[in-house]
Amino acid sequence: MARAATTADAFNAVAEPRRREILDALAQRERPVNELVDILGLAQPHVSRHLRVLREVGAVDVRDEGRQRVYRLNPEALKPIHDWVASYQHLWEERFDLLEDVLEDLKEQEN
Amino acid sequence: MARAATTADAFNAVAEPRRREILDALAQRERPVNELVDILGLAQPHVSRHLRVLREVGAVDVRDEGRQRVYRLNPEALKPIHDWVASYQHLWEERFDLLEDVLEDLKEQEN
DNA sequence: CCAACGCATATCCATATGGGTATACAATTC
DNA sequence: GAATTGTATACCCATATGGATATGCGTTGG
Repeated sequence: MARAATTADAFNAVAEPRRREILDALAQRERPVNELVDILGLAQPHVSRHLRVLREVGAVDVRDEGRQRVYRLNPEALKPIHDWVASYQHLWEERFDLLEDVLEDLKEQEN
Repeated sequence: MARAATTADAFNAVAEPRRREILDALAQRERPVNELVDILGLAQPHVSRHLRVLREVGAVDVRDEGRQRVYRLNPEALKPIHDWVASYQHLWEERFDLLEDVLEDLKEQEN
């Protein structure tokens, strides 16, 4: 088997930096394709393809508005990712606390 | 250009479900390769390759112990992912609140 | 010291990605 | 209705993924 499709799930879709940029731009407000083209500095076909991937994993919705297609963020699609990493958060925070303890000890030894 | 390397960053490394499984297993405790092979039910070479990817993005550390190689989770590597998705969390929570408001209104209209 | 063990690496293959570029198509404007 | 605008799609290509399998290599046990 080859690598999982980018459309397999949100994890794969979001692994591409350009697609994260798109989501970041849409987090501010909904936008037509051309606006995203300007923001990303990519060719329009590429942006359309990235948007297709994001659509397929449900990370964005589209709406026709005259001859424009307005894309809007669908944040819930990112929840699975958040849920997964969040379970690791306490682990690095614990480590950080440990480090703080060590530094505290060193400080006391100085005095 | 082709797709970004899986070793490009944590986002790409973690897009592969098997690698998330490995991290999940290491979140409990450090483990030698064979233990991960048993847990994942994958061939040993594949596990070793996945571990290599995780090493390259700094998500795991290795330690030689006799003829075993013990892998340990390095949770900080996941922080960038957490930071990125966390900034979206309030967006889906807001939507959820809105939904709750609507349901509340509907309930009142019933009475 | 030789066999068995634990793991990493090399090679082969099918797949599809993402960039480039050309083009199709629908909506609008003149 | 012809020209223009806004997007999507099709095609070509280089790349490297992930699975399969064989093999190399250091460590330990008999």
